[in-house]
Amino acid sequence: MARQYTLHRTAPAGPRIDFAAELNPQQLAAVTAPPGPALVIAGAGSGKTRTLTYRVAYLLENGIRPEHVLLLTFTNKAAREMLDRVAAICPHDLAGLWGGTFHSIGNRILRRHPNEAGFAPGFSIMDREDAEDMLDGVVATLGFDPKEKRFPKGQVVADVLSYQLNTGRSLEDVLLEKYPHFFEFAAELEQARVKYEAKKKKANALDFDDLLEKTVRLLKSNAALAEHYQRQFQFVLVDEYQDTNHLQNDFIEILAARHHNVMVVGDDAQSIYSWRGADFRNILEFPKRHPGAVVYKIETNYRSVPQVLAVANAAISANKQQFQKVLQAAREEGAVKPAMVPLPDSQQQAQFVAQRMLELHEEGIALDDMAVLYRAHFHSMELQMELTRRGIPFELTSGLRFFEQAHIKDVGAFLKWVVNPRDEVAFKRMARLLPGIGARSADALWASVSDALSAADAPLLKKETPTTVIAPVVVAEAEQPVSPIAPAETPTQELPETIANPWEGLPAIKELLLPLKVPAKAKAAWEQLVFTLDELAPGGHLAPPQEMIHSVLEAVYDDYARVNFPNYDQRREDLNTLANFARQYESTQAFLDQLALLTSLDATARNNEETERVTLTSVHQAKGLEWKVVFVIWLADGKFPSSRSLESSEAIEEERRLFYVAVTRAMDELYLTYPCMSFNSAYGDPLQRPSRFLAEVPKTLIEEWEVGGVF
DNA sequence: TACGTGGCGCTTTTT
DNA sequence: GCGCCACGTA
Repeated sequence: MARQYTLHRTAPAGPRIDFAAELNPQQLAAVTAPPGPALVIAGAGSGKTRTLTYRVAYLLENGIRPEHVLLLTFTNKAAREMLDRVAAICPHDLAGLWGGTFHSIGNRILRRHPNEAGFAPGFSIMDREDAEDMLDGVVATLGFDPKEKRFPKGQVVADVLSYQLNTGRSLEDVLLEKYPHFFEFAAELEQARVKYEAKKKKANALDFDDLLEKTVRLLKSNAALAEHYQRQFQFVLVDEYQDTNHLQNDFIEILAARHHNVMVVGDDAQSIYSWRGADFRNILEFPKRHPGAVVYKIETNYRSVPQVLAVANAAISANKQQFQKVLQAAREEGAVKPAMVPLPDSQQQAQFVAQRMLELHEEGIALDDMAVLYRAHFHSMELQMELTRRGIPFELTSGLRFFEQAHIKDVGAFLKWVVNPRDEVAFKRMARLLPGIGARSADALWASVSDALSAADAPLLKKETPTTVIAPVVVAEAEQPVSPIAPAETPTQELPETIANPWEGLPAIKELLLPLKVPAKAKAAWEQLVFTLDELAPGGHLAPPQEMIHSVLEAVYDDYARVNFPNYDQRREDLNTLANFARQYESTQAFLDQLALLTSLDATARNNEETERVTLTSVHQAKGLEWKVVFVIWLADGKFPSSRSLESSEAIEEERRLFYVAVTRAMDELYLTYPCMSFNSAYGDPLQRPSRFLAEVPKTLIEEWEVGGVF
């Protein structure tokens, strides 16, 4: 008799998640919500991330394929964290799931359809600085006599245009509100916008806003593509919905237009990005825009002790515009009340924080569990010095980000140009590094290069550029629903990214660049540069990114850095880190995308050392994080709230939400400090008044400390 | 092109 | 009190 043998499925079903046991009833309701629009109002520390994570897991457990789920977040970190957590609780392969920031998802879509979006494959992404550079160039062509009129610089122009786009308002409106003194230039700014668009197109470059706007525009104008993505994304989930702006909301709405299975999660009380165009009316009016939307409220706070929560609730209650909700503490009473600590000046404020941290560390609290929060990066300066003096290790998250530093961007420019030879900003940046070549020579060189490229392009443009062919849409819906919550739907076909060789049809690098006239002084360096570039793309074939970085460093940039940077060692180390980071990318294109869209190297890539350290962070960047002990410093009127917010009540309300975010980061202990005098700014009154937000908290909820002693 | 000087304006938050 | 910018000079 034949031996019986059974083959098992390779992927075991795994333990099914017991949702009811893992979640509280409010969370469970949201996680197991039926299809349809849903608004989840999740208070601070109530398990918002947990809810979203389990929601994704729930969808997968119910047979939704990962590629039919779109998860939108504001930061890469949040996206990765959530996907990691989903992976940890359920056994599905998440590779196909679309999770990421609005910008990265926009980028992903545009990379698949560059031609349809009006760009060529291999387009560059410009960060804010690149955009400002380009706009400076645009402003220069507007023909203003700088002596006659003061026309806004690229920085301001970028700000106006971006704000306008993100809020969907008129240029006049935006000018009146933000820059009334530039109102007279409305016509010229409009002209600048048109020229900027043309220039970006010519450079085959997109700025941050384009990643959203061009995607929305593509989907609005191309019904077949829109339908493809709308079919694909059966479930759209949005994190931090209170911070979406008009454009991002359009982005969500158009992708969710078919299934209306859009679950947005947020907390209106934590909306802190209006200066970037965020409009928390998006969240307030979600139910109106989506008839039949179900609202889920999650109000149990697991993070903070009741004493901290009481301060938070009291602080936010002064705001008029909000969904009424009161956070309920799940935790037991803590040991201490939040402290309010006035100090004579900012030096002593720093000393107090440092000393208190050491004491707490003695008591057994890890440095990792402590953080100092402030309104603005420069508020951390004295503290940085004090911590350094005392040898307390710290990690700083505010300030200049890793990828925005000059040396990183310099090296990146080489790669960018080789990948996209039309990239004007990258080319000029690279050229200006050479001794003897400044802005003028760089302009002249670019003019020649640009002409040569256009000449080569001309025949190319006539050729029909290939556009992505998508399968004809199947109109008939599938007969059987996949699961109780899955809508009947035909599977969609994944569209590939459009990849092209940027040098196809163009003259070889040497041929293109060597004949150009450069100042005599720069001749040798120029030749060196050309040979290096040729090495990055030998025969027009792109080398892997980390090889490119090494070539650039060895041939050109290491020498440059030695001569030009007093802190050469530090910068060289950064560049090695960059090269190391590049190793995980095969394609330079993908690497450069990350370079543009990532704000910082995460702990994984950079801080390999396991050293314990305290965290110094702006309140904005602390959103979503928590620590056992939190110090909020510079709680003085004019600092926090910032003096710029004092004119309008709406701005004050946003500052108050910011204060609320700060307070709700604390799990066990909270210290609210302010200096009574400030000497480092001769600007304004050195006398500091305590923040109005402190006055709004009933005295009974906090303990006032009187700090004495010899400083 | 690179560097020095004097005047001015005024501080945020960032995908 | 400082950094940035515009301008003038080698």
